[in-house]
Amino acid sequence: MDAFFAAIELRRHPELKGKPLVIGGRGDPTKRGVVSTASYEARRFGIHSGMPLRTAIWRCPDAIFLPVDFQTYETVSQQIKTIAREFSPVVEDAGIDECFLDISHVESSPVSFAQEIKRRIKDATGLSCSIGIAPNKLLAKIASDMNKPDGLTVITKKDIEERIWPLPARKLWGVGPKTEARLHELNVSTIGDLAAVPVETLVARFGPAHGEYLQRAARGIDDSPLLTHWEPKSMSRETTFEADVSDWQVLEQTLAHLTRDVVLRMKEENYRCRRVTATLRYADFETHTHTLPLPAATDDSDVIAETALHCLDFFPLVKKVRLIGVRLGDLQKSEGA
DNA sequence: TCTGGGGTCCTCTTTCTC
DNA sequence: TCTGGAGAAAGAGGACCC
Repeated sequence: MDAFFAAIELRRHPELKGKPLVIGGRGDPTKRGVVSTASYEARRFGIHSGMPLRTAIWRCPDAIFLPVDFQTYETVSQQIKTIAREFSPVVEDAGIDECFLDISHVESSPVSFAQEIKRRIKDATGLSCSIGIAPNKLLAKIASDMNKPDGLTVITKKDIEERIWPLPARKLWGVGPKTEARLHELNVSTIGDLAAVPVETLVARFGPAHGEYLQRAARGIDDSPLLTHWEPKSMSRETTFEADVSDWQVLEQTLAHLTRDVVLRMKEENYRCRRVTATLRYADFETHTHTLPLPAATDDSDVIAETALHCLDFFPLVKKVRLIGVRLGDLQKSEGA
């Protein structure tokens, strides 16, 4: 979907159309939070997702800030995925605003098929999307990004050298800021540069899994299947304090509250956990975790809360704390569920 | 002007077991 | 009984994604 959160907000606030719009946090750029989605107008000011709200308002003092309303976005997301499933029996959910469709069964032109999907989504939701058509997920993802917004791009194996290799390596799924910087040290800036690096070099630099992945990805090779179903492995809740905290009692109370919350969600979805991890992020952004195993899989709120609080004992309270969180891991489906 | 929240997977290190 | 090594398992941290 194109600027998904912003597009949904514009649907209910049409008077904001054409204005720089930023969705993020609680919608207050004087408070802690980051940009989830910036409208295309806001992007012209250099605002992008992940940027602190305070930076965003500094870049564009006239921007309109709105809070994230996940519930609404989730509802629209489900609506779009339902439409996607009318077009293909094999759909992989890839986050709130993306999915992969296996259309190898389609006999008509893939382009007119994609145009029909775009039309259906537009009619049902009023929102535009960008579609990439390619022999695999890796290339389809890159293609979908090539002509945003409202794009439709086809990439075949023959296009790899001419249209994929000139792109920055950062465009590859799995290449983030760190990998990009380390690739620069190898004089690699484009996907084509990466494709020319011997696999041994990449393995030595990035480890066997990532090294071999990068080599294959740069050549457009990806045989990963579409995943139509998966079970969650962990669930978590965390919160950043508006001001850094040094009061141990506040930390304990917050952690207890977050734990109750996430255990409730886990129980609703019929899981039990076998591990509890507490996270503490200090004022200097240094982040530590401590994990404790449970004697048996459980969804007992008291047992889990006690364990989470016990994790806290392993952190020295030497610096102020900006974030605290809890993660329930090793999830197993409850019996009879 | 500081850096959200929800996840997954990988690597490195330590610990356990045989 | 001690020691060393191999391999598995588990924890911590980091990178990445939306």
